[in-house]
Amino acid sequence: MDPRRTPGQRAGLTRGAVLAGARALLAERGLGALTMRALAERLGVRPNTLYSHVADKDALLEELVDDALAVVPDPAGDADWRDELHRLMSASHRALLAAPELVPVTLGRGSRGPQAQRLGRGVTELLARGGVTGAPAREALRVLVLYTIGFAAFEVRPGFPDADPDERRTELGGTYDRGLQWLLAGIAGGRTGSG
Amino acid sequence: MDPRRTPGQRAGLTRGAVLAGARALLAERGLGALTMRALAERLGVRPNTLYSHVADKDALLEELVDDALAVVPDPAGDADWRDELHRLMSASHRALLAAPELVPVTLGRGSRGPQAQRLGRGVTELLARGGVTGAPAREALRVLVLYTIGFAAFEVRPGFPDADPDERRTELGGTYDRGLQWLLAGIAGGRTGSG
DNA sequence: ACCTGAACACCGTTCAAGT
DNA sequence: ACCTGAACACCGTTCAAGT
Repeated sequence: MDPRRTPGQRAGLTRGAVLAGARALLAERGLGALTMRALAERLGVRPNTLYSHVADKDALLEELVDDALAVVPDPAGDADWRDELHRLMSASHRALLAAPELVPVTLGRGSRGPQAQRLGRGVTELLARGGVTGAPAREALRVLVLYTIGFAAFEVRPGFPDADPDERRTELGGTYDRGLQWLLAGIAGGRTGSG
Repeated sequence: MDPRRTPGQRAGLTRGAVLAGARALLAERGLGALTMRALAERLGVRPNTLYSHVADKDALLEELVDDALAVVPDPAGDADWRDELHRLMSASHRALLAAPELVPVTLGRGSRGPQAQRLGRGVTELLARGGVTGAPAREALRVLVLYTIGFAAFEVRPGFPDADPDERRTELGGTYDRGLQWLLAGIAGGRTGSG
């Protein structure tokens, strides 16, 4: 609220502290509560101070989204490409659910950050290992990624009136994997021209 | 800007006019420009006047999203269930792309409106015609819907760095259908227990 | 019932000034 | 380089008052 600081005095704020504060605010009070002003107050600083560490709110969100994918591993070199693809996408799915408030943001922008690019390279590498390259590979990558993000978005904010809420929670976990299997089967089958 | 109206005088505004104005504003200037105040100005009315016709901004967006699905047909009674399912989801996909600015909103809430429910019933009916009922049907519905919305979101705001922009536009149209075919094949195959 | 006037409690961001 | 003070140009929404 009141920084008790006169112009020229430092607060010792770092870019990392700003991001950490944003993550905490997001987890505790949700996306709607993540405002530059609220974040500043939490950090004991004036709102405009944040602009010394972050370009703007958009850049902050973009980085938060990308960071969420940091826990997704790189593909293992020895495993079956299809199993590994499943593992990678499933890990991405879980990573998104770990920061549910960010999922809508993810969709809104598409995440071109370094982590998203790393994930893209991993998927592309596995597809190539399975003989899927070029345009079909880009097709497959796109389908897998948007399926994963899209599904996470629906899990976060369930909207389609299809089941009673009791069943929903138990069903939901397996449903993602099921659809992912269908897609992987289609991708693998497409190699021999069955599309 | 200046309504030239004193308290008590009517502007002749209707709920329909408010929605139409919102749609126009959305199409012309984008989601960011769709504010209650801008909408009011466009309608020649004070901002708070809108609250005589709409509960709040959230309700307005919700209705806009749902209305966008009105062009999706009901399933035809005589066609093959899988073809018809493809037709229905493809029409939904196109309907969303016709109002690209609304797609992020769609994801954010999940659309429980009458049109979304009608679509849900149509899909469920077709699945039943193919012998898919109960929990697997709900699974399939969920996968199809989120795939469709998720894909639309990615088309609207391309983010994944995978191809040069020239190819992208030509590839994009077919990619949705391709993934949809994979999913439908998986759903149909799942009937006989190949999951 | 529909509309205005005025206000409340916010936003993100910029600019000048201090050290 | 990092921070404050002050301000700009906005938001969505509510409440009382007019006809």
